[in-house]
Amino acid sequence: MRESQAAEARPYHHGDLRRALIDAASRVLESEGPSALSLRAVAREAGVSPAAPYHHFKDKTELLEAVAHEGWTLLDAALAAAKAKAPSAAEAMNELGVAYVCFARENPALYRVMYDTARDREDLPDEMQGDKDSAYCKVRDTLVDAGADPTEALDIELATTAAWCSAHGLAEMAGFKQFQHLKDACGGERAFFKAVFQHMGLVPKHLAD
Amino acid sequence: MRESQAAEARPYHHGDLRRALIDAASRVLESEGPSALSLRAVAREAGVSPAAPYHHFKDKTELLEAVAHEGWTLLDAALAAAKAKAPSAAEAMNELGVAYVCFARENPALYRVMYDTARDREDLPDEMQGDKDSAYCKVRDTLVDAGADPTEALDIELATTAAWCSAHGLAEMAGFKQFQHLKDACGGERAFFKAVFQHMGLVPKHLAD
DNA sequence: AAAGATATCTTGACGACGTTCAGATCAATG
DNA sequence: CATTGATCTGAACGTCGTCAAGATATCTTT
Repeated sequence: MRESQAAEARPYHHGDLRRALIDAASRVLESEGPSALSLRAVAREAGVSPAAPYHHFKDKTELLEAVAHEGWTLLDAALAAAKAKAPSAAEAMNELGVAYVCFARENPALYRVMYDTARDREDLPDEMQGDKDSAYCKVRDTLVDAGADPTEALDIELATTAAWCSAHGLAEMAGFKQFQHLKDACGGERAFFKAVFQHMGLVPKHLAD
Repeated sequence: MRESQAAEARPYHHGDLRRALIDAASRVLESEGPSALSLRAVAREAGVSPAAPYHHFKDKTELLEAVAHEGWTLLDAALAAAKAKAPSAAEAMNELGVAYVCFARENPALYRVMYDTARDREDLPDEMQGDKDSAYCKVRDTLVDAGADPTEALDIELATTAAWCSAHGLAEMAGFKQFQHLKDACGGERAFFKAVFQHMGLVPKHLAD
């Protein structure tokens, strides 16, 4: 779970190049976009030679996966915060959805790396669906709290999947120009997200506010 | 002179290299995947020099957009066929959704190119939302036929957007390994898609079968 | 039919990329 | 203090996107 954090686990040559490379990659990603995220650019940003990363990552892919890992952790934190501040379970589902899409909108390049690597492996990372308090379980538990029948196991899994897919779909499309007039009509982006979620089966309709 | 296919609009040097390049790109995409789709590989597949494509496309991006255009046309046809064979308007929404996701599953590389180019431009292509019988309008009309109030213009737009985003989200996630056990539990992939759609707000619940 | 204009394609080159490998450098161990 | 092994550099290879210059085929004009 917890990788090296402070500069004491890896008192190596550079200090902690692995960490430095991930940070450099995030910096390049944010300032130059996903298309500029080359291994050489990351090495340049970190101040090392183009071959240096290969002592910490097998591949460019492996570096991207580390960056994505960082992203899933951030997303998880954002969802946890959203769930914590929701007044009711029914509203928590909407809050989760809005927080999810907002995260994607605020970190578009990172979000893209997260799902690009996932699709390449046809596999979602463990942070999302692995242990007890993964993001997936967070959504599922919220659904149960909102009134879903906990004895209908398959149904709950399907509803959780539906919610996740819906949020992901909106997250990927939210940036398209075509939706600008809808955002305006709704009175802002967040309001637009909320409105779209109202039309998705996120939570049983009679529970929605 | 040998004619490759029904092309009289461009009796040029090669016959119709533009068309040949798009076809070659589709072939490469299908057999080698999106990561192998380089301009040079396409030119190789078409039997021309690496610089030849630049007389028909400004960019690699422009070639990819042409390939994507092809994809949107195919998707549109698939949706039209699904809508045509649906017995009722309410079922038509489910049929549309399933057809959409099945298309993405059967042409994963193409589907990825379609949305990658769209996201790069932050713009969906005209084929999807442009004129009267675009795919977007097809979904919206189906919604109205299924009982949505046609006087609530904003609501209908939002519902259409919600449906599209939901379908796209499921289409992108459908390949993930995590969902295999759900597909098995539902008795196949199509059944899984239908079941997930049941949990999305695709169509007013009282109308769903 | 000849000739000039124009569109198409090839050749060759440039810089950037991912990756590898031999060698240099530095931290820790015995 | 010498050895070892991990860490980093430098140079190289093949591939990529792209461009400029030249060759070649088609179209137009006479």
